[in-house]
Amino acid sequence: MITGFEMLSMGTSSKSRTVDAVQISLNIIEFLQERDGAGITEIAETLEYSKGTVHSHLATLAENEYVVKQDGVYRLSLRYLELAETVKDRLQIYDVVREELNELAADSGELAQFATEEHGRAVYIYKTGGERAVQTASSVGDREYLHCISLGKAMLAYMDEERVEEIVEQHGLPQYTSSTITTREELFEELEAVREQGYAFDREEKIEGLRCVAAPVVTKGEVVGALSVSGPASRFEGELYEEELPKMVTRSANVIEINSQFS
Amino acid sequence: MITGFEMLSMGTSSKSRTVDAVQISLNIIEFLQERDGAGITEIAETLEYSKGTVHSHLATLAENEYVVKQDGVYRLSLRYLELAETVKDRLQIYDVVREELNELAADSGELAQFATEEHGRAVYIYKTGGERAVQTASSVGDREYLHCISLGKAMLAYMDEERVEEIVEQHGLPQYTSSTITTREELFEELEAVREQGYAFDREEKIEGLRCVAAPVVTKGEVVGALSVSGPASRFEGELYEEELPKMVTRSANVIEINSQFS
DNA sequence: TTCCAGTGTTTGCATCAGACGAACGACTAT
DNA sequence: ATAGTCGTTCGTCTGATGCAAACACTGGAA
Repeated sequence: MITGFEMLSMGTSSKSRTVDAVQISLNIIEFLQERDGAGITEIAETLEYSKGTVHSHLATLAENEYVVKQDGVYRLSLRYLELAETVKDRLQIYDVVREELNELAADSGELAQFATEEHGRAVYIYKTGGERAVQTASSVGDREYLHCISLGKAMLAYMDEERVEEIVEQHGLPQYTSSTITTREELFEELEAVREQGYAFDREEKIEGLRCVAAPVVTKGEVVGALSVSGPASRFEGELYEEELPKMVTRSANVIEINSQFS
Repeated sequence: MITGFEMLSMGTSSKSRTVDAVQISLNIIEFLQERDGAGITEIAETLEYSKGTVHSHLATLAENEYVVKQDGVYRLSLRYLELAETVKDRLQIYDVVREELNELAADSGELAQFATEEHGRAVYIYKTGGERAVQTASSVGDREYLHCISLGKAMLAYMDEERVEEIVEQHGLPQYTSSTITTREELFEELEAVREQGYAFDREEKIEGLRCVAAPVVTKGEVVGALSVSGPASRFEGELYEEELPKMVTRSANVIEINSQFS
């Protein structure tokens, strides 16, 4: 059951003044992200703007090389590669994370991932597969709610309680499987447990049959992200799941914490 | 039959109507790309907009999660990782390129790169270093003029002549070293040579001391990009530079061409 | 404490930017 | 030819938007 904490209370709706014209362009970009290559008419009809409007927006975006027209259709340009690169460079820990996760994936043979929090959700930053790693749908840049994955719970456990409240209010606690945490009380209990042991489990709370173990990465008292190992329930059980993997992820998290202080 | 090249774009951008408000937001994004983390006042003063204007634009961008406010400053968000990922996914050849370049880098021990053309410039898509690979400044997403690098000349050689003219008109032929091609005549001669031998050299035309060999990747009669190997002039000479490396890059290009037909 | 100088934020207002929609030209298919 | 696409251009009118000025915080210094 879903107990709706409606947004009518929070300041999320206390919006500043925004720019409609920019919103239109962003909608167009978002549309182009979903459909690969679209014409003006198609965009105009779907988003319900006039063709003239769409045309002038695309002209602006094209002039700045955010979109490109080829074969008569508009697509997102390679500009975003550049932007992604600068964003990555600013995550000073990126290189350290990459190195350590590769090792973790090799040691465990499973899928290793790193994520950080933004706008109240987890954003996958890097993933690398061991030999027999599961193929999940998640890829770099994807967002996920925090309460239902090990990475998310690891991060929540080390954030201010009021920030946690804020996030829960903003996104709610959507249910994915029968094991998903859906109430505040459960969540705070779980976070307390995470703090005690230093790592978090995902016991098929997001995807049936998929289990994970995650540890937070904390520098200067602030959680900067978390890393996890994921695998099928058939392999993730007993001592491996309860003890060995937790040990591995916390060790890796420590390595990152230490190495990231010198960069 | 594709006959419709109606782009009378005449080098100087034929001015369609554009949206000023969007331009402002894009300027802000570009500014944030250069400086990591900026405040409203700083942005407003540099770009010469009023604080109120900047505020409402940032509010719009933040609402759509293109920027994020943390520690009192605005930064580009991780959203661009997601966008970059979808852009990459649409380059159907990306995975093939990655695999083949890794092999090429391992075989040669040198830096291997792949680039494609957009807006008349080369955009680096992937780079991977062999053991003793040079450390160049270029990274994924960077743009470069076509006439002064081997990747660029390889691509130009297999484009329509009128497209080449257009690009030259748009970007000119800036000089970087004493070896840089700076005249139309030289360029077209060089491209003819490239077509004859099937690969292109960079004889320290962009950076003193750096040499490259590149081969174009052509599918269905259209050039989709090019790959190159780069190294110091001290190692890139004699038979290796003139024969072996050309053989390797053309072979790799062929592998990519063949494999990309089944994806 | 009080003051200041620096932020970010809000708001009223006048203006012109921009969304609309219709007309046009280019193309394709029938 | 004809009809139906598509993208592009342009005049028009309205309300969005940029500006400036006032407002609200903050932190530091006296």
